[in-house]
Amino acid sequence: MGSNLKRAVPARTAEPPTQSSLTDDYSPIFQDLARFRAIIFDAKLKPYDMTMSQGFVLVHLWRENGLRQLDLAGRMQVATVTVSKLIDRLEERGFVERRADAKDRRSNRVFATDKGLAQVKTLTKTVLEVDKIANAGLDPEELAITLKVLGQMRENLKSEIAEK
Amino acid sequence: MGSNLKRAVPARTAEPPTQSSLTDDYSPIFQDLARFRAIIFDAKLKPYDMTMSQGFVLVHLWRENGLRQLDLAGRMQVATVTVSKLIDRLEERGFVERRADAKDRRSNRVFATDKGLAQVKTLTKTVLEVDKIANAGLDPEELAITLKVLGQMRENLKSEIAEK
DNA sequence: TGCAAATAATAATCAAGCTAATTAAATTGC
DNA sequence: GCAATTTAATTAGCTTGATTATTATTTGCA
Repeated sequence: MGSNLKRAVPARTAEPPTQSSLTDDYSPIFQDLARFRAIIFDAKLKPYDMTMSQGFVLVHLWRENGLRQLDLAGRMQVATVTVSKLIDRLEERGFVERRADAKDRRSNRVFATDKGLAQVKTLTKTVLEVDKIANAGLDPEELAITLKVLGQMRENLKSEIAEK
Repeated sequence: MGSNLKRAVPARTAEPPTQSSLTDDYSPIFQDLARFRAIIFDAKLKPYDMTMSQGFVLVHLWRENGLRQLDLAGRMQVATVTVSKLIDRLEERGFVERRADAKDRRSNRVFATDKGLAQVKTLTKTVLEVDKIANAGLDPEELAITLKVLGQMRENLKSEIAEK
């Protein structure tokens, strides 16, 4: 494949089987969904001076305030350095505070402020708004199956990554 | 919500309804799936000196070589500036060439080289490998439903964004 | 006890998205 | 036919990811 530079109709010899994420438009659907959701999400959150990712940090602190950055990284399945920078931006805006851990001075304890905790309601409301847009016209039963399947996919991918 | 800073067990008053993407772990599943897939994808592509996003550019040029950057942006549903930088990196590696359009000197025509076209096979193979990992143990019928539903979601989100 | 290894956070660097502003070229309208 | 607008690409600068390397601190073992 690929020897003929001028091709009016694509060569279909490499056609993927059905049930692949590589759909007819040759566009990575999981990436598209994440990106489109983030665009809508961040547009809705703009008046609140917060991004989607920052908002999810606050959700975790709302569940349990005073987590170490490493704990946050674990819960969010993200590298510690990513947490570090998210916390920088949240701290600039007064949504969280770093406090040194008395028992282990290598660690920071991260506390959401009242101002930060108040953002959580906005975040969860926005999740529902974006879901409403994304799920418009879908069959509820098929949607339920989809969410279940996506959860299984996440587990599959996560364990693959965990194996290093 | 959020007035009590010290909370052992999370307040559940803001519990979302079922059928929301905000699952029990309060983690954005669509973002996770895209990120995990990209991590595995790029690890598999590393020996080929290509990233997932760069690979998809090549797939579009394999379907129709000599597209303008604007055409690529349209097909990939991405901003023109994103294409510009992807092309920069692909051109550095000798996978594509920019050629000025004779009829409209504002435009570049982007041509995948033979070297670039040869990468497409690797890319499509890798899509299948990642899918195999992600889809392990899934019910084929439920998977088919999921892919259909995800396609509908993408359309819903795309039209929301198109409305500006 | 004291030193080597492990751990928590950050710095530096890169990729891939975005928006906004700029430049150059083509098109449109009066 | 020239001025104003539109269009294609790029530059600049931001966010969120990643890896790799560094620093400071703690822990574990001989």
